[in-house]
Amino acid sequence: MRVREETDVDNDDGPVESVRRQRTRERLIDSAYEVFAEYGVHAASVEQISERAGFTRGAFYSNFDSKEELFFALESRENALRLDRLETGLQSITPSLIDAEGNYTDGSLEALILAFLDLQPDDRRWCLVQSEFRMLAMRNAVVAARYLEHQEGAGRQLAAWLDQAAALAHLRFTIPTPDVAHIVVALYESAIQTAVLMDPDGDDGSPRDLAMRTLPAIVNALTESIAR
Amino acid sequence: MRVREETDVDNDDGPVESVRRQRTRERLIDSAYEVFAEYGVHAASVEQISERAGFTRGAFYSNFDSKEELFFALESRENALRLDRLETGLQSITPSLIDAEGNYTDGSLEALILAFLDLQPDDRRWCLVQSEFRMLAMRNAVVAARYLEHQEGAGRQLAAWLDQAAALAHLRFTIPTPDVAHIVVALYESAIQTAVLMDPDGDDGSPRDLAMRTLPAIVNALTESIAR
DNA sequence: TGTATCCGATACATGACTGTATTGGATACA
DNA sequence: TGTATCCAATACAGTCATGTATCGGATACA
Repeated sequence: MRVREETDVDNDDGPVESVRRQRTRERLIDSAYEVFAEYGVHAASVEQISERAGFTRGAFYSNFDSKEELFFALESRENALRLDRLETGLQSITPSLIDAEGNYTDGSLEALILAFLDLQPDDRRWCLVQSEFRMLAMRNAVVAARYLEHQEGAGRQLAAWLDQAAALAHLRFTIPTPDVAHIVVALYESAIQTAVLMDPDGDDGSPRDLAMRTLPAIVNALTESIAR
Repeated sequence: MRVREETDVDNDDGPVESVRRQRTRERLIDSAYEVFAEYGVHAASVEQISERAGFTRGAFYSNFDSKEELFFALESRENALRLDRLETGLQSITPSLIDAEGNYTDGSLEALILAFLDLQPDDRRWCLVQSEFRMLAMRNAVVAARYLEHQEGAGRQLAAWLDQAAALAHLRFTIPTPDVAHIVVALYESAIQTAVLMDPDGDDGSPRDLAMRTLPAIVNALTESIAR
Protein backbone atom coordinates (compact mmCIF):
# COMPACT_ATOMS: atom_id res chain seq x y z
CA MET A 1 0.00 0.00 0.00
CA ARG A 2 1.10 3.52 -0.83
CA VAL A 3 2.51 5.60 2.01
CA ARG A 4 1.94 9.32 1.84
CA GLU A 5 5.12 11.23 1.00
CA GLU A 6 5.84 14.68 2.33
CA THR A 7 6.02 16.12 -1.15
CA ASP A 8 2.67 14.74 -2.03
CA VAL A 9 -0.09 17.18 -2.85
CA ASP A 10 -3.65 16.24 -2.13
CA ASN A 11 -5.90 18.27 -4.34
CA ASP A 12 -9.08 16.33 -3.76
CA ASP A 13 -9.25 14.41 -7.02
CA GLY A 14 -8.09 10.89 -6.43
CA PRO A 15 -6.50 10.02 -3.13
CA VAL A 16 -2.98 11.44 -3.37
CA GLU A 17 -0.66 12.41 -6.22
CA SER A 18 3.07 12.99 -6.11
CA VAL A 19 4.50 16.14 -7.63
CA ARG A 20 6.62 14.04 -9.94
CA ARG A 21 3.50 12.37 -11.26
CA GLN A 22 1.74 15.70 -11.67
CA ARG A 23 4.62 17.05 -13.70
CA THR A 24 4.58 14.02 -15.94
CA ARG A 25 0.87 14.42 -16.49
CA GLU A 26 1.27 18.10 -17.31
CA ARG A 27 4.01 17.38 -19.83
CA LEU A 28 1.89 14.70 -21.45
CA ILE A 29 -1.04 17.10 -21.69
CA ASP A 30 1.19 19.79 -23.19
CA SER A 31 2.44 17.32 -25.73
CA ALA A 32 -1.07 16.11 -26.51
CA TYR A 33 -2.09 19.70 -27.18
CA GLU A 34 0.49 19.95 -29.95
CA VAL A 35 0.07 16.48 -31.40
CA PHE A 36 -3.73 16.51 -31.38
CA ALA A 37 -3.71 19.88 -33.11
CA GLU A 38 -1.23 18.69 -35.70
CA TYR A 39 -2.67 15.30 -36.59
CA GLY A 40 -6.09 15.04 -34.99
CA VAL A 41 -7.14 12.92 -32.06
CA HIS A 42 -7.66 9.78 -34.06
CA ALA A 43 -4.56 10.00 -36.20
CA ALA A 44 -2.32 10.80 -33.26
CA SER A 45 -0.79 7.75 -31.64
CA VAL A 46 -0.06 7.25 -27.99
CA GLU A 47 3.58 6.79 -28.95
CA GLN A 48 3.77 10.17 -30.74
CA ILE A 49 2.34 11.96 -27.74
CA SER A 50 4.59 10.21 -25.26
CA GLU A 51 7.67 10.69 -27.40
CA ARG A 52 7.14 14.41 -27.88
CA ALA A 53 6.75 14.75 -24.14
CA GLY A 54 10.08 12.98 -23.71
CA PHE A 55 8.59 9.74 -22.39
CA THR A 56 7.79 6.29 -23.64
CA ARG A 57 4.36 4.74 -23.77
CA GLY A 58 5.01 3.21 -20.38
CA ALA A 59 4.72 6.64 -18.80
CA PHE A 60 1.51 7.29 -20.67
CA TYR A 61 -0.24 4.12 -19.56
CA SER A 62 0.97 4.71 -16.04
CA ASN A 63 -0.88 8.04 -16.03
CA PHE A 64 -3.88 7.68 -18.32
CA ASP A 65 -6.15 4.83 -19.22
CA SER A 66 -6.57 5.85 -22.82
CA LYS A 67 -5.93 8.54 -25.40
CA GLU A 68 -9.49 9.76 -24.92
CA GLU A 69 -8.97 10.28 -21.21
CA LEU A 70 -5.92 12.38 -21.95
CA PHE A 71 -7.93 14.38 -24.44
CA PHE A 72 -10.59 15.09 -21.84
CA ALA A 73 -7.93 16.13 -19.35
CA LEU A 74 -6.57 18.54 -21.95
CA GLU A 75 -10.01 19.99 -22.58
CA SER A 76 -10.70 20.43 -18.87
CA ARG A 77 -7.44 22.23 -18.28
CA GLU A 78 -7.76 24.58 -21.23
CA ASN A 79 -11.46 25.28 -20.77
CA ALA A 80 -10.90 26.26 -17.15
CA LEU A 81 -7.96 28.44 -18.12
CA ARG A 82 -9.87 30.22 -20.85
CA LEU A 83 -12.99 30.73 -18.79
CA ASP A 84 -10.80 32.39 -16.18
CA ARG A 85 -9.13 34.58 -18.75
CA LEU A 86 -12.50 35.56 -20.18
CA GLU A 87 -13.81 36.58 -16.78
CA THR A 88 -10.83 38.71 -15.80
CA GLY A 89 -10.61 40.08 -19.32
CA LEU A 90 -14.21 41.25 -19.37
CA GLN A 91 -13.81 42.85 -15.97
CA SER A 92 -10.75 44.73 -17.11
CA ILE A 93 -12.36 46.31 -20.16
CA THR A 94 -15.73 47.28 -18.72
CA PRO A 95 -14.48 50.39 -16.85
CA SER A 96 -13.34 51.97 -20.11
CA LEU A 97 -16.99 52.54 -20.92
CA ILE A 98 -17.35 55.37 -18.43
CA ASP A 99 -14.94 58.21 -17.98
CA ALA A 100 -13.62 59.71 -14.76
CA GLU A 101 -16.72 61.83 -14.18
CA GLY A 102 -19.00 58.83 -14.46
CA ASN A 103 -20.38 59.75 -17.87
CA TYR A 104 -20.66 57.03 -20.42
CA THR A 105 -18.79 57.45 -23.65
CA ASP A 106 -21.21 57.43 -26.55
CA GLY A 107 -20.96 54.69 -29.12
CA SER A 108 -18.31 52.86 -27.24
CA LEU A 109 -20.19 49.57 -27.03
CA GLU A 110 -18.70 48.72 -30.41
CA ALA A 111 -15.28 49.59 -29.06
CA LEU A 112 -15.88 47.20 -26.19
CA ILE A 113 -16.76 44.44 -28.61
CA LEU A 114 -13.50 45.07 -30.41
CA ALA A 115 -11.67 44.99 -27.09
CA PHE A 116 -13.37 41.72 -26.29
CA LEU A 117 -12.26 40.26 -29.60
CA ASP A 118 -8.72 41.35 -28.87
CA LEU A 119 -8.85 39.50 -25.57
CA GLN A 120 -9.24 36.23 -27.31
CA PRO A 121 -5.90 34.75 -28.20
CA ASP A 122 -6.86 33.27 -31.51
CA ASP A 123 -4.69 30.30 -31.24
CA ARG A 124 -4.62 28.10 -34.28
CA ARG A 125 -3.99 25.16 -32.02
CA TRP A 126 -6.97 25.84 -29.82
CA CYS A 127 -9.23 26.18 -32.82
CA LEU A 128 -8.12 22.77 -34.08
CA VAL A 129 -8.38 21.03 -30.73
CA GLN A 130 -11.76 22.59 -30.07
CA SER A 131 -12.98 21.47 -33.46
CA GLU A 132 -11.84 17.95 -32.66
CA PHE A 133 -13.77 18.10 -29.42
CA ARG A 134 -16.88 19.33 -31.16
CA MET A 135 -16.70 16.51 -33.68
CA LEU A 136 -16.34 13.99 -30.89
CA ALA A 137 -19.30 15.61 -29.15
CA MET A 138 -21.44 15.44 -32.27
CA ARG A 139 -21.02 11.67 -32.23
CA ASN A 140 -21.28 11.03 -28.51
CA ALA A 141 -24.03 12.29 -26.23
CA VAL A 142 -21.88 12.26 -23.08
CA VAL A 143 -19.17 14.34 -24.68
CA ALA A 144 -21.85 16.60 -26.13
CA ALA A 145 -23.20 17.32 -22.65
CA ARG A 146 -19.71 18.35 -21.54
CA TYR A 147 -19.20 20.52 -24.57
CA LEU A 148 -22.54 22.28 -24.29
CA GLU A 149 -22.10 22.83 -20.59
CA HIS A 150 -18.87 24.73 -21.07
CA GLN A 151 -20.25 26.58 -24.07
CA GLU A 152 -23.26 27.73 -22.09
CA GLY A 153 -21.10 28.77 -19.19
CA ALA A 154 -19.07 31.03 -21.42
CA GLY A 155 -22.26 32.26 -23.08
CA ARG A 156 -23.84 33.21 -19.75
CA GLN A 157 -20.73 35.07 -18.72
CA LEU A 158 -20.64 36.98 -21.97
CA ALA A 159 -24.37 37.73 -21.78
CA ALA A 160 -24.04 39.11 -18.27
CA TRP A 161 -21.22 41.33 -19.39
CA LEU A 162 -23.16 42.51 -22.43
CA ASP A 163 -26.09 43.44 -20.20
CA GLN A 164 -23.83 45.34 -17.86
CA ALA A 165 -22.07 47.17 -20.67
CA ALA A 166 -25.35 48.04 -22.37
CA ALA A 167 -26.79 49.38 -19.13
CA LEU A 168 -23.76 51.59 -18.57
CA ALA A 169 -24.16 52.97 -22.08
CA HIS A 170 -27.89 53.54 -21.57
CA LEU A 171 -28.72 51.05 -24.27
CA ARG A 172 -30.75 47.91 -24.44
CA PHE A 173 -30.75 45.02 -26.86
CA THR A 174 -33.70 44.52 -29.15
CA ILE A 175 -33.39 40.74 -28.92
CA PRO A 176 -32.68 38.65 -25.82
CA THR A 177 -29.13 39.14 -24.57
CA PRO A 178 -28.32 35.41 -24.58
CA ASP A 179 -29.10 35.42 -28.28
CA VAL A 180 -26.71 38.32 -28.76
CA ALA A 181 -24.05 36.36 -26.91
CA HIS A 182 -24.65 33.36 -29.13
CA ILE A 183 -24.30 35.50 -32.19
CA VAL A 184 -21.06 36.99 -30.97
CA VAL A 185 -19.61 33.56 -30.20
CA ALA A 186 -20.79 32.00 -33.44
CA LEU A 187 -19.40 34.77 -35.62
CA TYR A 188 -16.17 34.87 -33.70
CA GLU A 189 -15.63 31.14 -34.08
CA SER A 190 -16.54 31.22 -37.73
CA ALA A 191 -14.01 33.98 -38.28
CA ILE A 192 -11.25 32.11 -36.48
CA GLN A 193 -11.90 29.01 -38.51
CA THR A 194 -11.79 30.96 -41.72
CA ALA A 195 -8.52 32.53 -40.62
CA VAL A 196 -7.02 29.10 -40.00
CA LEU A 197 -8.30 27.92 -43.36
CA MET A 198 -6.82 30.86 -45.22
CA ASP A 199 -3.47 30.79 -43.52
CA PRO A 200 -2.77 27.32 -42.16
CA ASP A 201 0.64 28.24 -40.78
CA GLY A 202 -0.11 31.74 -39.54
CA ASP A 203 0.06 32.26 -35.82
CA ASP A 204 -0.36 35.99 -36.05
CA GLY A 205 -3.64 37.22 -34.71
CA SER A 206 -4.55 39.52 -37.56
CA PRO A 207 -6.95 37.91 -39.97
CA ARG A 208 -10.11 37.93 -37.91
CA ASP A 209 -11.31 40.59 -40.26
CA LEU A 210 -14.84 39.36 -40.68
CA ALA A 211 -15.65 39.34 -36.98
CA MET A 212 -13.88 42.67 -36.44
CA ARG A 213 -15.78 44.30 -39.29
CA THR A 214 -19.22 42.90 -38.75
CA LEU A 215 -19.68 42.29 -35.04
CA PRO A 216 -19.61 45.91 -33.91
CA ALA A 217 -22.09 46.78 -36.63
CA ILE A 218 -24.41 43.96 -35.65
CA VAL A 219 -24.27 44.68 -31.94
CA ASN A 220 -24.89 48.32 -32.65
CA ALA A 221 -27.80 47.52 -34.93
CA LEU A 222 -29.33 45.32 -32.28
CA THR A 223 -29.44 48.02 -29.59
CA GLU A 224 -31.70 50.98 -28.97
CA SER A 225 -31.15 53.79 -26.52
CA ILE A 226 -33.06 53.87 -23.27
CA ALA A 227 -35.09 56.97 -22.55
CA ARG A 228 -33.91 58.21 -19.18
CA MET B 1 -5.61 -2.63 -74.04
CA ARG B 2 -9.19 -1.71 -73.28
CA VAL B 3 -11.68 -1.83 -76.12
CA ARG B 4 -14.55 0.60 -75.97
CA GLU B 5 -17.84 -1.09 -75.15
CA GLU B 6 -21.18 0.09 -76.48
CA THR B 7 -22.49 0.66 -72.98
CA ASP B 8 -19.55 2.83 -72.10
CA VAL B 9 -20.18 6.43 -71.24
CA ASP B 10 -17.52 9.00 -71.96
CA ASN B 11 -18.06 11.95 -69.66
CA ASP B 12 -14.77 13.68 -70.30
CA ASP B 13 -12.97 12.87 -67.07
CA GLY B 14 -10.63 10.00 -67.64
CA PRO B 15 -10.73 8.17 -70.92
CA VAL B 16 -13.80 5.91 -70.72
CA GLU B 17 -15.88 4.44 -67.92
CA SER B 18 -18.30 1.55 -68.06
CA VAL B 19 -21.74 1.96 -66.55
CA ARG B 20 -21.07 -0.97 -64.28
CA ARG B 21 -18.02 0.79 -62.93
CA GLN B 22 -19.96 4.01 -62.47
CA ARG B 23 -22.61 2.25 -60.47
CA THR B 24 -20.00 0.65 -58.25
CA ARG B 25 -18.42 4.03 -57.64
CA GLU B 26 -21.75 5.60 -56.77
CA ARG B 27 -22.56 2.83 -54.33
CA LEU B 28 -19.17 3.23 -52.71
CA ILE B 29 -19.70 6.97 -52.40
CA ASP B 30 -23.16 6.45 -50.90
CA SER B 31 -21.69 4.05 -48.40
CA ALA B 32 -18.83 6.40 -47.60
CA TYR B 33 -21.35 9.15 -46.88
CA GLU B 34 -22.90 7.03 -44.13
CA VAL B 35 -19.73 5.54 -42.71
CA PHE B 36 -17.76 8.81 -42.68
CA ALA B 37 -20.63 10.53 -40.90
CA GLU B 38 -20.91 7.74 -38.38
CA TYR B 39 -17.26 7.18 -37.50
CA GLY B 40 -15.26 9.99 -39.07
CA VAL B 41 -12.91 9.82 -42.01
CA HIS B 42 -9.96 8.59 -40.05
CA ALA B 43 -11.75 6.04 -37.93
CA ALA B 44 -13.64 4.59 -40.86
CA SER B 45 -11.85 1.71 -42.52
CA VAL B 46 -11.80 0.88 -46.21
CA GLU B 47 -13.32 -2.45 -45.29
CA GLN B 48 -16.28 -0.88 -43.48
CA ILE B 49 -17.06 1.31 -46.45
CA SER B 50 -16.75 -1.49 -48.98
CA GLU B 51 -18.75 -3.89 -46.86
CA ARG B 52 -21.67 -1.51 -46.35
CA ALA B 53 -21.76 -0.95 -50.09
CA GLY B 54 -21.96 -4.70 -50.58
CA PHE B 55 -18.42 -5.10 -51.90
CA THR B 56 -15.07 -6.24 -50.65
CA ARG B 57 -11.97 -4.13 -50.50
CA GLY B 58 -11.00 -5.44 -53.91
CA ALA B 59 -13.77 -3.37 -55.46
CA PHE B 60 -12.66 -0.33 -53.54
CA TYR B 61 -9.04 -0.47 -54.64
CA SER B 62 -10.16 -1.14 -58.17
CA ASN B 63 -12.03 2.18 -58.14
CA PHE B 64 -10.17 4.51 -55.81
CA ASP B 65 -6.55 4.94 -54.90
CA SER B 66 -7.20 5.80 -51.29
CA LYS B 67 -9.83 6.61 -48.72
CA GLU B 68 -9.04 10.29 -49.15
CA GLU B 69 -9.76 10.17 -52.87
CA LEU B 70 -13.13 8.65 -52.13
CA PHE B 71 -13.78 11.38 -49.60
CA PHE B 72 -13.01 14.06 -52.17
CA ALA B 73 -15.30 12.36 -54.68
CA LEU B 74 -18.05 12.43 -52.06
CA GLU B 75 -17.49 16.11 -51.38
CA SER B 76 -17.53 17.00 -55.06
CA ARG B 77 -20.76 15.17 -55.67
CA GLU B 78 -22.58 16.63 -52.68
CA ASN B 79 -21.27 20.15 -53.09
CA ALA B 80 -22.41 20.25 -56.69
CA LEU B 81 -25.79 18.87 -55.72
CA ARG B 82 -26.28 21.38 -52.94
CA LEU B 83 -25.13 24.36 -54.96
CA ASP B 84 -27.71 23.40 -57.55
CA ARG B 85 -30.42 23.08 -54.96
CA LEU B 86 -29.51 26.44 -53.48
CA GLU B 87 -29.72 28.15 -56.85
CA THR B 88 -33.10 26.76 -57.81
CA GLY B 89 -34.37 27.22 -54.28
CA LEU B 90 -33.48 30.90 -54.17
CA GLN B 91 -35.08 31.46 -57.55
CA SER B 92 -38.26 29.83 -56.40
CA ILE B 93 -38.74 31.97 -53.31
CA THR B 94 -37.84 35.39 -54.70
CA PRO B 95 -41.14 36.00 -56.52
CA SER B 96 -43.08 35.81 -53.26
CA LEU B 97 -41.65 39.20 -52.38
CA ILE B 98 -43.91 41.02 -54.79
CA ASP B 99 -47.61 40.43 -55.20
CA ALA B 100 -49.64 40.17 -58.40
CA GLU B 101 -49.80 43.94 -58.91
CA GLY B 102 -46.05 44.30 -58.66
CA ASN B 103 -46.07 45.89 -55.22
CA TYR B 104 -43.55 44.68 -52.73
CA THR B 105 -44.88 43.24 -49.51
CA ASP B 106 -43.57 45.23 -46.57
CA GLY B 107 -41.30 43.51 -44.06
CA SER B 108 -41.16 40.34 -46.04
CA LEU B 109 -37.39 40.23 -46.27
CA GLU B 110 -37.39 38.45 -42.94
CA ALA B 111 -39.94 36.02 -44.30
CA LEU B 112 -37.63 35.35 -47.22
CA ILE B 113 -34.79 34.58 -44.85
CA LEU B 114 -37.02 32.10 -43.07
CA ALA B 115 -37.97 30.58 -46.40
CA PHE B 116 -34.29 30.33 -47.27
CA LEU B 117 -33.59 28.54 -44.01
CA ASP B 118 -36.37 26.10 -44.73
CA LEU B 119 -34.77 25.33 -48.07
CA GLN B 120 -31.75 23.90 -46.37
CA PRO B 121 -32.21 20.26 -45.55
CA ASP B 122 -30.40 20.27 -42.25
CA ASP B 123 -29.00 16.87 -42.63
CA ARG B 124 -27.16 15.60 -39.63
CA ARG B 125 -25.00 13.56 -41.95
CA TRP B 126 -24.03 16.47 -44.10
CA CYS B 127 -23.11 18.53 -41.06
CA LEU B 128 -20.79 15.78 -39.87
CA VAL B 129 -19.19 15.15 -43.23
CA GLN B 130 -18.76 18.86 -43.85
CA SER B 131 -17.13 19.25 -40.46
CA GLU B 132 -14.74 16.46 -41.33
CA PHE B 133 -13.88 18.22 -44.53
CA ARG B 134 -13.28 21.50 -42.75
CA MET B 135 -10.95 19.80 -40.29
CA LEU B 136 -9.01 18.23 -43.11
CA ALA B 137 -8.86 21.61 -44.80
CA MET B 138 -7.56 23.30 -41.66
CA ARG B 139 -4.58 20.97 -41.76
CA ASN B 140 -3.93 20.92 -45.50
CA ALA B 141 -3.60 23.96 -47.74
CA VAL B 142 -4.71 22.18 -50.91
CA VAL B 143 -7.89 20.92 -49.28
CA ALA B 144 -8.40 24.37 -47.78
CA ALA B 145 -8.35 25.96 -51.22
CA ARG B 146 -11.07 23.53 -52.35
CA TYR B 147 -13.14 24.19 -49.28
CA LEU B 148 -12.90 27.96 -49.51
CA GLU B 149 -13.64 27.95 -53.20
CA HIS B 150 -16.93 26.18 -52.72
CA GLN B 151 -17.76 28.26 -49.68
CA GLU B 152 -17.20 31.47 -51.61
CA GLY B 153 -19.24 30.22 -54.52
CA ALA B 154 -22.21 29.64 -52.26
CA GLY B 155 -21.57 32.99 -50.56
CA ARG B 156 -21.59 34.88 -53.85
CA GLN B 157 -24.81 33.23 -54.87
CA LEU B 158 -26.45 34.09 -51.59
CA ALA B 159 -25.15 37.68 -51.72
CA ALA B 160 -26.52 38.19 -55.20
CA TRP B 161 -29.89 36.92 -54.07
CA LEU B 162 -29.85 39.13 -50.99
CA ASP B 163 -29.13 42.17 -53.17
CA GLN B 164 -31.95 41.29 -55.49
CA ALA B 165 -34.41 40.68 -52.67
CA ALA B 166 -33.41 43.90 -50.92
CA ALA B 167 -33.83 45.90 -54.11
CA LEU B 168 -37.31 44.48 -54.66
CA ALA B 169 -38.25 45.49 -51.12
CA HIS B 170 -36.77 48.96 -51.59
CA LEU B 171 -34.19 48.31 -48.92
CA ARG B 172 -30.44 48.39 -48.78
CA PHE B 173 -27.95 46.84 -46.43
CA THR B 174 -25.97 49.04 -44.10
CA ILE B 175 -22.91 46.79 -44.42
CA PRO B 176 -21.54 45.15 -47.59
CA THR B 177 -23.83 42.41 -48.85
CA PRO B 178 -21.07 39.77 -48.93
CA ASP B 179 -20.63 40.37 -45.21
CA VAL B 180 -24.35 39.84 -44.70
CA ALA B 181 -24.10 36.60 -46.64
CA HIS B 182 -21.20 35.48 -44.47
CA ILE B 183 -23.19 36.25 -41.35
CA VAL B 184 -26.16 34.28 -42.58
CA VAL B 185 -24.00 31.28 -43.44
CA ALA B 186 -22.02 31.40 -40.21
CA LEU B 187 -25.07 31.62 -37.99
CA TYR B 188 -26.87 28.97 -39.94
CA GLU B 189 -23.97 26.55 -39.65
CA SER B 190 -23.53 27.29 -35.99
CA ALA B 191 -27.21 26.59 -35.40
CA ILE B 192 -27.06 23.28 -37.27
CA GLN B 193 -24.06 22.17 -35.29
CA THR B 194 -25.75 23.03 -32.04
CA ALA B 195 -28.82 21.11 -33.15
CA VAL B 196 -26.69 18.04 -33.85
CA LEU B 197 -24.98 18.45 -30.50
CA MET B 198 -28.22 18.71 -28.60
CA ASP B 199 -29.95 15.85 -30.33
CA PRO B 200 -27.38 13.45 -31.75
CA ASP B 201 -29.97 11.07 -33.14
CA GLY B 202 -32.57 13.54 -34.31
CA ASP B 203 -33.17 13.78 -38.01
CA ASP B 204 -36.12 16.08 -37.66
CA GLY B 205 -35.48 19.56 -38.94
CA SER B 206 -36.91 21.49 -36.03
CA PRO B 207 -34.20 22.65 -33.66
CA ARG B 208 -32.62 25.36 -35.73
CA ASP B 209 -34.25 27.73 -33.33
CA LEU B 210 -31.34 30.07 -32.90
CA ALA B 211 -30.95 30.82 -36.60
CA MET B 212 -34.71 31.06 -37.08
CA ARG B 213 -35.08 33.48 -34.19
CA THR B 214 -32.09 35.70 -34.71
CA LEU B 215 -31.36 35.83 -38.43
CA PRO B 216 -34.50 37.69 -39.49
CA ALA B 217 -33.90 40.22 -36.72
CA ILE B 218 -30.29 40.71 -37.74
CA VAL B 219 -31.01 41.05 -41.42
CA ASN B 220 -33.78 43.49 -40.63
CA ALA B 221 -31.54 45.50 -38.34
CA LEU B 222 -28.91 45.69 -41.02
CA THR B 223 -31.18 47.24 -43.64
CA GLU B 224 -32.52 50.71 -44.18
CA SER B 225 -35.24 51.76 -46.58
CA ILE B 226 -34.33 53.51 -49.79
CA ALA B 227 -35.91 56.90 -50.40
CA ARG B 228 -37.63 56.67 -53.75
C1' DT C 1 -22.85 -19.87 -78.05
C1' DG C 2 -18.06 -18.75 -77.90
C1' DT C 3 -14.46 -15.71 -76.37
C1' DA C 4 -11.95 -11.73 -74.95
C1' DT C 5 -12.07 -8.27 -71.64
C1' DC C 6 -13.37 -6.34 -67.46
C1' DC C 7 -13.82 -5.96 -62.64
C1' DG C 8 -14.65 -7.43 -58.16
C1' DA C 9 -13.20 -11.40 -54.80
C1' DT C 10 -9.62 -13.72 -52.41
C1' DA C 11 -5.28 -14.56 -50.27
C1' DC C 12 -1.12 -12.90 -48.52
C1' DA C 13 2.64 -10.10 -46.77
C1' DT C 14 3.49 -6.18 -44.08
C1' DG C 15 3.36 -2.64 -40.82
C1' DA C 16 1.41 0.03 -37.09
C1' DC C 17 -0.76 0.60 -32.83
C1' DT C 18 -2.54 -1.14 -28.51
C1' DG C 19 -2.35 -2.73 -23.85
C1' DT C 20 -0.04 -5.51 -20.28
C1' DA C 21 3.43 -7.64 -17.47
C1' DT C 22 7.70 -7.08 -15.71
C1' DT C 23 12.07 -4.75 -14.67
C1' DG C 24 15.24 -1.43 -12.99
C1' DG C 25 16.51 3.16 -11.85
C1' DA C 26 15.08 7.28 -9.21
C1' DT C 27 13.19 9.37 -5.17
C1' DA C 28 11.84 10.20 -0.43
C1' DC C 29 12.84 9.72 4.09
C1' DA C 30 14.95 7.58 8.42
C1' DT D 1 23.82 6.13 3.68
C1' DG D 2 20.41 2.57 3.58
C1' DT D 3 15.94 1.01 2.17
C1' DA D 4 11.21 0.91 0.82
C1' DT D 5 8.26 2.74 -2.54
C1' DC D 6 7.20 4.70 -6.74
C1' DC D 7 7.05 5.28 -11.55
C1' DA D 8 8.66 5.23 -16.11
C1' DA D 9 11.23 1.97 -19.46
C1' DT D 10 11.25 -2.24 -21.81
C1' DA D 11 9.70 -6.36 -23.92
C1' DC D 12 6.05 -8.94 -25.78
C1' DA D 13 1.72 -10.71 -27.60
C1' DG D 14 -2.25 -9.68 -30.01
C1' DT D 15 -5.28 -7.08 -33.12
C1' DC D 16 -6.46 -4.57 -37.04
C1' DA D 17 -5.90 -2.13 -41.28
C1' DT D 18 -3.45 -1.53 -45.48
C1' DG D 19 -2.10 -2.47 -50.22
C1' DT D 20 -0.87 -5.77 -53.81
C1' DA D 21 -0.91 -9.73 -56.69
C1' DT D 22 -3.64 -13.10 -58.50
C1' DC D 23 -7.88 -15.51 -59.59
C1' DG D 24 -12.33 -16.45 -61.41
C1' DG D 25 -17.00 -15.16 -62.52
C1' DA D 26 -19.68 -11.85 -65.23
C1' DT D 27 -20.41 -9.08 -69.17
C1' DA D 28 -20.32 -7.49 -73.91
C1' DC D 29 -20.36 -8.61 -78.42
C1' DA D 30 -19.57 -11.43 -82.71
